[in-house]
Amino acid sequence: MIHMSDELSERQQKILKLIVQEYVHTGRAVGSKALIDRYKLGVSPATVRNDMGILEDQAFLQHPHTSAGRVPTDSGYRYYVENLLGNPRVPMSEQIRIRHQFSQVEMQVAASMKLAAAVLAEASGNIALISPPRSIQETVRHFELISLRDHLILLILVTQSGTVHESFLHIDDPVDQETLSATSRQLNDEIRDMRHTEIQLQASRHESFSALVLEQIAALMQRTEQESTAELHSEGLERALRQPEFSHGGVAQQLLEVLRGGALLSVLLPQVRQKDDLRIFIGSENVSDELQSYGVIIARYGATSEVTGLLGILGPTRMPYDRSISTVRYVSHLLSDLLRHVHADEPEQ
Amino acid sequence: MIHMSDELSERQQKILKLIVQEYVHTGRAVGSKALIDRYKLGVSPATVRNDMGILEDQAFLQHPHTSAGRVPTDSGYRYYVENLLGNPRVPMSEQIRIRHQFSQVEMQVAASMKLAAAVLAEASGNIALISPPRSIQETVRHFELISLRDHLILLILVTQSGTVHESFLHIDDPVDQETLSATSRQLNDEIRDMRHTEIQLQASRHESFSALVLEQIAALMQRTEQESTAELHSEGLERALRQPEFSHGGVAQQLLEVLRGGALLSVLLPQVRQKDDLRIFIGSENVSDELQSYGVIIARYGATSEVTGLLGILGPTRMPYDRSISTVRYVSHLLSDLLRHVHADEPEQ
DNA sequence: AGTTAGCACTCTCGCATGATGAGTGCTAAT
DNA sequence: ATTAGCACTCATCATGCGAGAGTGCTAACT
Repeated sequence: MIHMSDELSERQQKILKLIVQEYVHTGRAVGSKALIDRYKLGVSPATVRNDMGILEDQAFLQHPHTSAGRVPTDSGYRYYVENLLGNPRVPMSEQIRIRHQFSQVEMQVAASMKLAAAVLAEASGNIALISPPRSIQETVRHFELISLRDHLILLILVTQSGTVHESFLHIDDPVDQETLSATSRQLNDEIRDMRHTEIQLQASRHESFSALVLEQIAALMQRTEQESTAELHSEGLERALRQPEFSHGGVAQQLLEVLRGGALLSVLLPQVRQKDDLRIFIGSENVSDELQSYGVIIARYGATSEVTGLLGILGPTRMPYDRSISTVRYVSHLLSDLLRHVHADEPEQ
Repeated sequence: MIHMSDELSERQQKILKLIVQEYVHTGRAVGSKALIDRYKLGVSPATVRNDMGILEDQAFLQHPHTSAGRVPTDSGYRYYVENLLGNPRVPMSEQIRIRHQFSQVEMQVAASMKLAAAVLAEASGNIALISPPRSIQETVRHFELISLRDHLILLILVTQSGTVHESFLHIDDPVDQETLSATSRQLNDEIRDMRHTEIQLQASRHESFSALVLEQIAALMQRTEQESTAELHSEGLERALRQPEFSHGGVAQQLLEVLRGGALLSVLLPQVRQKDDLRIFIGSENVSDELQSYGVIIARYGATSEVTGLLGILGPTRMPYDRSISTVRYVSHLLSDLLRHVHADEPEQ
């Protein structure tokens, strides 16, 4: 009341920082005594209490009850992340370890995704989120027709992002593999780099079998375009559930529901539009209600600004922001490099 | 003590059946009074108690504590499943609904798998397990080489089971698409229906590029053969967690760990070897320790005896065995039909 | 011999009670 | 501005008690 400056003193910042770190570490409200005991501040508990009081006035801290220690508020975490954290980097030893793991899976995109998720989950002890790299407007790169047996053909489609799609095609009159190859060779040239709407159009210029194939391709692309909005994989749930936050029954279920519905992705997608964007949402900063007690760190990775995906970490607001942020950033760059190597024409940097 | 017959009287069977059903339904130990209240047995609570005592002597029932009602033991469930259940069928209305859903996804194998899992989870309120259809010894059906850009080729491989695998191939000297097509045409004829070991052998008869391709194919097949032992998807976890059994914190985590490691599949695999086998493991009947308080119903589906997969339900021992068993059986047949349609040459029955 | 009524007994569950202890906020002294 | 001292608050835990559900046993009944 007396002291209403918006600036925090050096010591207050230090205390806030220590409280956040201590609380993130132990999971229990931290009191003035405990703070003095563990860290060497040159001051008495009473002084710390005064500062804590001020921090509470500024809404960076709160008590659960009158007689418990302090816990950071969402704004407290926010202040910590923005002003007290510097620019955290993944330790060199860790970088080497991670790079080595990536070199193992070489250029396998799907395997790299899994690995990225595993690394993120491991580093943060929380849930890793990842959506595969997709083009905003997928176009055709190549397709093949493979005769499985009479009346049944396997259609394989490779799109701009390098994703492989497959679909079965039923036909009334048998077509042999030679004809299939001939057809696909011709059509491939026609529809290369086309979007599904253009292909739909192109289909109308053909007849019978060719038209059927083109329509199937258009449909397949449209379908995956819709689905790609809902594809968000997660990893590390079982480890995350070890956290005390989640030990209570219903929370696990609620968390699963958040992850499963496509809702999460559609909330996150518009928040990080540009490649290399990295955003942090702490508790109430999340737009969706279910995430009010969670923290989300999310980044967009990608080869070009066309072919991109999302990756990040979801955990309780009480999470190790330093390690989480640095790891998300680092892994996101690694994935971007990898994709650039696969997609773009310039060599990796 | 006086009465030690191994046979259960008509009434005792009826009581056991009702106890199982009531307990499965309510989740709470059932007492003599409650049973009389809900169902019209023509006898008094005391009589029921006597019979309960006998059922307990036979180890079909147990009390949690002296003053609680009875709960079925694992053997109780076993007796129920074997002798009191008849041969449960999925109700016609349900069959129609399910068949209709399947007709929507038509012949898309991947989508059918998902649907099957969803149906199982829905019907039982528990966790659906499903492993994709794989051949024990996968052989090559067809492969394609697609030039993505200089030095980078996409290899697409279709195996006997109809599964599509993809892999990137790095080469030092650029090869144009024409050459790729020519190469693949020739090699396709050579290695059709070969296993990975044979391909490996075949690779040694070729040089440079062709050898590289064949080796990559062999490696890819070998890799997926190993992985297919670990591929078991689950569905419906979040719903299952609503059950009181799972409401306690740590259980959810334990359950996730069981599902995630490939351990579960490798335990289950040898138990159901033949197509259309359906087996039930109740609590302690499970070989693995983590499953001691769960019930598993698992069946093998497949087009032929070569190309098969597993599907089933995992839940607490207290689960609706009637609906679960009938649904597993029904869906398993549906999937088999579907696969037969895609793989085998005879039309679906 | 099987069934039933009656009754004492057991054990869980929920609730109130009280002691403990960590931690605070305030005041006055430094 | 900092600190010591102290009264006060409130979660947590153990304890104790009453209520209720359900049993097991015995003796009477058909």
